Amino acid sequence: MSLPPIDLAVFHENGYVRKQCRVTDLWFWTTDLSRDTCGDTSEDEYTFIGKPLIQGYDMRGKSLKDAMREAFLGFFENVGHTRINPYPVLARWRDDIHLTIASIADFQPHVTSGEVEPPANPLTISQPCIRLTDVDAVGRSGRHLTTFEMMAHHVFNKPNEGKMFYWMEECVQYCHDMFTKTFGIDSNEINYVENPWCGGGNAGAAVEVIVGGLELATLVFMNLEEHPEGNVELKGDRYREMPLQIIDTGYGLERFCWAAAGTPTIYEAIYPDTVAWLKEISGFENVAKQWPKLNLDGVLGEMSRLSGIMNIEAGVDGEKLRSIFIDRLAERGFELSDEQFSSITEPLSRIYAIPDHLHALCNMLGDGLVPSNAKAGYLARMMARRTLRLRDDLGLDVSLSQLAIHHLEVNLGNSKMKQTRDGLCKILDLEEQKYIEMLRKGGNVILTQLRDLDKSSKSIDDEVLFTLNDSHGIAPDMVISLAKQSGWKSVKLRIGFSAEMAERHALMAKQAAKSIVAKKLVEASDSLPATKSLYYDDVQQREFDGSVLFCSPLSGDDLPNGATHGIILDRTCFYPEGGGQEGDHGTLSTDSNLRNVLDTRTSGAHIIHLVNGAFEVGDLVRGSLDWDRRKQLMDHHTSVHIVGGAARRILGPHIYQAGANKSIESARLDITHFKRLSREDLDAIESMANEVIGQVQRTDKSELNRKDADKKYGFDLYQGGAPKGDMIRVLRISDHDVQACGGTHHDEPGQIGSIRIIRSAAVQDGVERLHIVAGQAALNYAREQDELLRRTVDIFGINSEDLPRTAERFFTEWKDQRKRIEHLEAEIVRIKTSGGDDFSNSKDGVRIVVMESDGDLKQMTKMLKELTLDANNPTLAILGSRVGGGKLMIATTENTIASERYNAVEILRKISPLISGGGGGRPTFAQGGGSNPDGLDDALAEAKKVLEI
RNA sequence: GGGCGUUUAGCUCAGUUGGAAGAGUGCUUCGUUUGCAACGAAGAUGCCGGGGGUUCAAAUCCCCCAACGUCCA
Repeated sequence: MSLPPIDLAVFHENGYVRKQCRVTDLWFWTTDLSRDTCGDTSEDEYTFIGKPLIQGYDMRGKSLKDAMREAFLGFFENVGHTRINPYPVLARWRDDIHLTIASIADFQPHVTSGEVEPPANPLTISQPCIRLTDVDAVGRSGRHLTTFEMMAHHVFNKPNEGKMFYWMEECVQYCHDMFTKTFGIDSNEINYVENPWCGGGNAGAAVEVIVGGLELATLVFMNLEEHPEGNVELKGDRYREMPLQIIDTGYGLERFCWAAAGTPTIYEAIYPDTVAWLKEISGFENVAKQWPKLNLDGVLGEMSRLSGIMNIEAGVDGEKLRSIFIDRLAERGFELSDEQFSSITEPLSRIYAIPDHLHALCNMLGDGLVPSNAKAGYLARMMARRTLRLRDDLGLDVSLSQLAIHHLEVNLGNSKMKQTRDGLCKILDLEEQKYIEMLRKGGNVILTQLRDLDKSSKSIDDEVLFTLNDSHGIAPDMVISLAKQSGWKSVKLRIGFSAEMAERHALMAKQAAKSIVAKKLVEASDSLPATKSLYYDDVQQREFDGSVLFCSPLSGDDLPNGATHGIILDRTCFYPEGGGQEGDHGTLSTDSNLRNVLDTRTSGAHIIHLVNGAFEVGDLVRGSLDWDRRKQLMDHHTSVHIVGGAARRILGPHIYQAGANKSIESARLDITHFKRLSREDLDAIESMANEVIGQVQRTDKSELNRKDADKKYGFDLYQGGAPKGDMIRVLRISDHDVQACGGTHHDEPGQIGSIRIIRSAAVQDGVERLHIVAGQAALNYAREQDELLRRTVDIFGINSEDLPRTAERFFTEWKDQRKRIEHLEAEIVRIKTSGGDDFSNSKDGVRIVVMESDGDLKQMTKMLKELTLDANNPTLAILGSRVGGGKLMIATTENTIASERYNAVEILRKISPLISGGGGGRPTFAQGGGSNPDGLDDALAEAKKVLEI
């Protein structure tokens, strides 16, 4: 069955009737008996442009947003909801998405799975969100944004546990009350559309709230999960009811503002000052003056009304869109030429997009994101580059950081950020430099790629455009404009090319999405009790007794040498590989058997000991840890936390752990930073880390509910990645570093002894990798370095202080001598070729030299050059050498009778078989070799025979 | 996480089907002229990113690695 109609008392009480939309076929509720479209179709125009639907909000921009937000949150607080502070736009509590794309994302996956209690229930929130999927449409459609605030009220019902707060009836009632009472919208303007929602394995009934042709809210009643035997069918998949029933709502704050302002576009409602400023400095005013007869305001108003019914999404063809727009405007009495339309809409769409892009950029960087060429950081770089591109297209003389400062002051009201304003500007200035560098390089690449293209060509090859975009970062339209500047006057971008490129990218992404599922180590039943981990109770424990619950041969590709069986015990103090810390080693033994534990890993709730032999289920075993190894791993793990904290203190709040690994030899810590680190930076971090070891007496380990942990420490807790489950282990090293971490750590940092940062390397743009050694490993490292130095110094027989100077001297001398050898070799060649002439004959005015040489290929080449260079002495030279299986080289003096009469390649082909080889080259210069040096004499003799001398 | 590109003189970059490592710029010296500078001549400068392989022969073809860049998820 499908979902039943949404038939609610609130509809009937307010005079709504249920009808089916003749355009979309969806059912909807309306008070207008004559209405036959749901309101959000290609036939429903925006009705609020110039006629605001929400009264009493005369302010614009940030103050309008603030007032709207407050009215919304206030309303829901009054009806029993708890207000929750917004989450960051960087979704660091999640490992499946980079950005917060909806308010419900705050509570996924743990709250929505029922594992973790929500921070309040029911709750209300206004969550800044970033969605980059429609970034192309921003500015052009009049309504698209990459960054918006999703206002919401959420309810998490568990009817089975008697926790049922409210469902559809109350939800829609609240929504209706808020629209009509708080915002004074005429209920005749509101349509409710039934449109079931599904996504990510869940589904449910949903209601879209359409006001004045604009979708202002979506109310989702998520109570279904995908299941093969489910009794509800939606869009081809089967679903069944689930124990947790969630109300997920989303109200677009910016759209509320737009409906209250009635401006031609949403951008004028929320970024009025920036739009005005950009219009001024880009000289947009002059556009209108070009055509005094044109009613610009009228055109713009009409265009925005049209935007409401035109589906301007990402990837839509610009050319096609333009002609449709011009036709539709003409129907409405606004005659515009192609040129007029372009010169109005192109700058305008850029002016609109800039504040939106800046909003995304400031939010992302404000949360501490560092731009990069991969992963989350790429999103920031992309937005920065798009903004720069828009700026350049408008010809604005402002830097990216100046734009950002304007945005911070005007549109963000200097709201609090994690990143400092200084840091933000530094990052953006660097981004601008990199952008300029990219353009410069790209310009060269374009010229190279187009070199063979005729100047009168009308198009550029598709493959060239793809390569320039994907590999060099130059978008197709930019290639075209650069090509025009460089002399290819008539090139044009093929219509539909951008859409095709987007399709191609989508296809590539689809192919890449095929993931490989790792093979399970052992097939242990889920009913087996979870292993009790002793290492959290006492991190110092080295021995324990346990009983074998499970034993089976191992499977998988990545097994340590010698490991044959996987053992699960009821309890263990072996730490399994996780959080970048390698698994423990040691032994498991009974009275009769002793097995080596070669690695320890997890599989679900079980800890698997990878051993070199079997045990019987029920055996009582004594486990004994390789303590030196564990101690070293702990030294490294705790050090990584300390170094991370020191790096953040010294480099800035954007320092975030991008990855870490702890082995016994060393540890690696990847941190996000926008610049390469100098040795001075590393020294400063290292010093602070060692101070912490000396000063902090004890580390503080606690186990907190996720809800409390989030509240107490915020999301910087999840440096090491998003942990699973309800309870979170938190390691706090004084106020130096706090992190969620399941690894094993020292109780006393002092036990580490010392920390050294060996070096740093760039993992990707924006991520630095620190190589760290601590404890015994630090000592070993120092000894190895000493040993290296000692051995090197022994070779030279000098004191270590003199090493750099001596090495430099040796290197320069070696270079000088190599050069001198070359000169001397050349001298030998000259002597050999100029003197005696024992080897040369003369035939019909051509000197013929046939001789054996003892040099290598390079030397022979030089000799030939000497012999055949002089045009006044036409020469045919044949050289042979026994080096490397025998070599033959033949050359003639170019452009002389020698080269006319003799073909070097032909002669070579005739004689090279005698040394069992082949060869080739140009008619005036041939070379070949063989595998029979003893045949050289025969080959040279044959040459003489062929030449008849 | 995946795809693609780049790596050659101090710098910016060419280098075709494997067959003699190049241009521009900068540098050194000399000359002409001189306000800056311009011009002429000569010259020096290369582990062709690293390692393996194929070949008589590799900057060039194949494999691995690295650095840098770039697009997409």
